[in-house]
Parts: sequence; structure tokens; C-alpha cells
Amino acid sequence: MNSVNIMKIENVGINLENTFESGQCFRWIKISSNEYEGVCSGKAVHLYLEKNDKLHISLLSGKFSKGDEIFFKNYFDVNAKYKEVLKKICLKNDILKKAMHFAPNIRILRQDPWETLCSFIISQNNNIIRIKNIIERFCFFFGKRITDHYYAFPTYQSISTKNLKDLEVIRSGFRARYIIDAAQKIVSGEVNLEALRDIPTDLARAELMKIKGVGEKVADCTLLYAYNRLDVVPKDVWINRAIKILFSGTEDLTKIFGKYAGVAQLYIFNYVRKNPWTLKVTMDN
DNA sequence: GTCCAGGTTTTTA
DNA sequence: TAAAAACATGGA
Repeated sequence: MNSVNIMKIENVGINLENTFESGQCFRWIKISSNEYEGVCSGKAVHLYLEKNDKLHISLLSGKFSKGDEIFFKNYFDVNAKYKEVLKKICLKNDILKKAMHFAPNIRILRQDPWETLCSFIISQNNNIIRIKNIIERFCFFFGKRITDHYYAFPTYQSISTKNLKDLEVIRSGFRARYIIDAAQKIVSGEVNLEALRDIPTDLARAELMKIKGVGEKVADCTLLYAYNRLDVVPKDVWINRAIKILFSGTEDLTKIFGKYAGVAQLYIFNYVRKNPWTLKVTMDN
């Protein structure tokens, strides 16, 4: 892989489609069920997963540099070890069992904190199709161009100097001021995203919630999908409905799923969102 | 035309 | 303090 524009990682243990369409990320574009393209860490990337579980990563422009292999192994969390634990829990929990059977081998990615934070600010009171469209416009208008089709996620430095008028082109509605506030608090140092890696989850959540438009849900999505806090369970409308109907109101999924409750949450979120009928049976009552 | 979307802030009682 | 409304936008 030295000075070549393709790299291969064996035994990734990941299903690209189930992972990328699970709702944790918004920028990967499907070519086929085992082939995706997107922008990651400022690079335009093509992914292809062989049947033998070997992941091919190639760049659509430029070449790999030192550290990229470590970066991607970290991004895809190649050494994740929760699969067996969750499978064991499936023996006792039918909901998780169905969810993991419906869409197996979902991996919690380690995404960029700023991109994740911004994406989930945009996600509030919004639907996934429009979330993706807003993010793409955000990148197109404010991100660095990488290829004809692909633009990097804008930096917080560049966004910190923008105003509401500037952001009108992305049509993010009332969320624009939250995006700007996030960028400004990060640039000023009021919120230090790198420092959050080393502090307890509760403190990290409180730090993120200093930003306007960041409540518990957006903070928790950031903690789970960027900082890999696998026990954190973001509570959105779908999970709340699932808790109410499928788990008969059990307040706290960590009581059932323990330190990997966040991972279980993603499987269940994915399952109920793509099978809404599972929630409808008793909804009329 | 109405409803709702991986919520949060602001206003009202 | 808690509940309701407002917040932009667009797809279903």
C-alpha cells in the first residue's frame, strides 16, 4: 500500500450497507450493496468489500499517506469486540435478536467529532433525506473541493466567520445559528472537542450541551458516533417508541444491554425504522 | 392542504 | 416547573 492508491484490510467484520444506512452517518453513497463512495477525513474514498471479508479502500484522487491505514482501521473500528457479547444477549432478548438478524454486522464508526456534531445538529426535527441534502449543500458551498463530485466537510474555522445570510444557501432553517454557534465555540476554545476524548462521558456531554441547539440527544449521538462511547443511548422518537412498545416502558436500555447499549440501540433503531409495522400493532391503543 | 421528520429553545400558564 | 408552541424546510 505504500505510495499506491489502494489499501486492503482483512477481516473487517463489517457490513457496509447495514452500517452506512443505519442512520449514524450521512455522507456515504451507495454504488452497490458492497460498494460505497464518500468523503472521509478530507479524502474522496471508494470502498469495496470482498466476499471473503477483505475491504478494499482506494482514493479517487491523490495517494495515501503515512497513518492512513491506522486511520481507517480506527474509523471502521476493525478490532471491535462487542459482536459476541451482543449475540449472547440475543439469547435472552428477542428484539435485539430480530434486529441483528434483520441487518447484521453493523459497526459503530469513529467519525470526526465536528462533522458528527454538525450533522446531528442538522438532524433535529428533520428527516434523513433532507438531512443528507442539507449536509451535501453545506459541503458543496463551504467545503474544499476534492474531485468533481466530492467536497470535504467544511472546517469549523471557516464556518466560525460565516453569518446567517451566508448559510441561507444550505436551507437548514432555524438550525443555521446552531451550526455557527458550534463553530464559534470550538474556535474560541470554549468547547474543546479533542479534550472530550479523555474525560468522563457525563462531563463530555455537558461540554457539548454548552452549544446552542445541542440538547441531550444530539450530544449523545456525538458521544456514540464520534467518541465511541458505546454505552450511550441517544433517545430519539424511534427509540422512545421502541422503548414504550417493545420494551414495555423500560426506562433505561443500559439496564438490559449494559456497556454496549449504544450499539444495541443502533441495531434496534435501524430495525424499527425500516420495519415500522413492528411498532404499529399497539400504537392505536 | 396536512402531517411529520434521529429536537431544542422559547413562551406560556 | 411543566406543558405547549415556535422554529424552517420539504417530502410523503
